[in-house]
Amino acid sequence: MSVRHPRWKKIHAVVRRIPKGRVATYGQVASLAGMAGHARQVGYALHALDDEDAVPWQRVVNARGEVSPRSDPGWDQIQRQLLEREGIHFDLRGRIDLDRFGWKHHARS
DNA sequence: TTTATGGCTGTCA
DNA sequence: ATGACAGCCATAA
Repeated sequence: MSVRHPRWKKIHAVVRRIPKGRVATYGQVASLAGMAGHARQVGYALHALDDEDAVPWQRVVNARGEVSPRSDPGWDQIQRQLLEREGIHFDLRGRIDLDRFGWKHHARS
């Protein structure tokens, strides 16, 4: 309760409603947050979120379906472990099948 | 106020 | 399929 109307808070809310066992892309989160096209800010927002926000930032991946190489090396592995622990499967290249684990409003087959 | 950064995305070779 | 370049814009100093 310090800032006034940060867009990040909206982003945190969107990320927070990502279902477990599902991943969303930065672009998708941005779109749901009302900032379609500002995917970059989404990643930055997740980088600056508070630990008490309980935001499953790990469920947010880039458009390629893989974790992004953030500033602090090592967290990319942690993110991968967290996702695997939620039931998300990575391929041999460390990529996720967005067609299956991607958070979509419209299930298929 | 301006400047610099950045967990991205889309297009081109 | 991957690798490289430019663009967009919010937040922090």
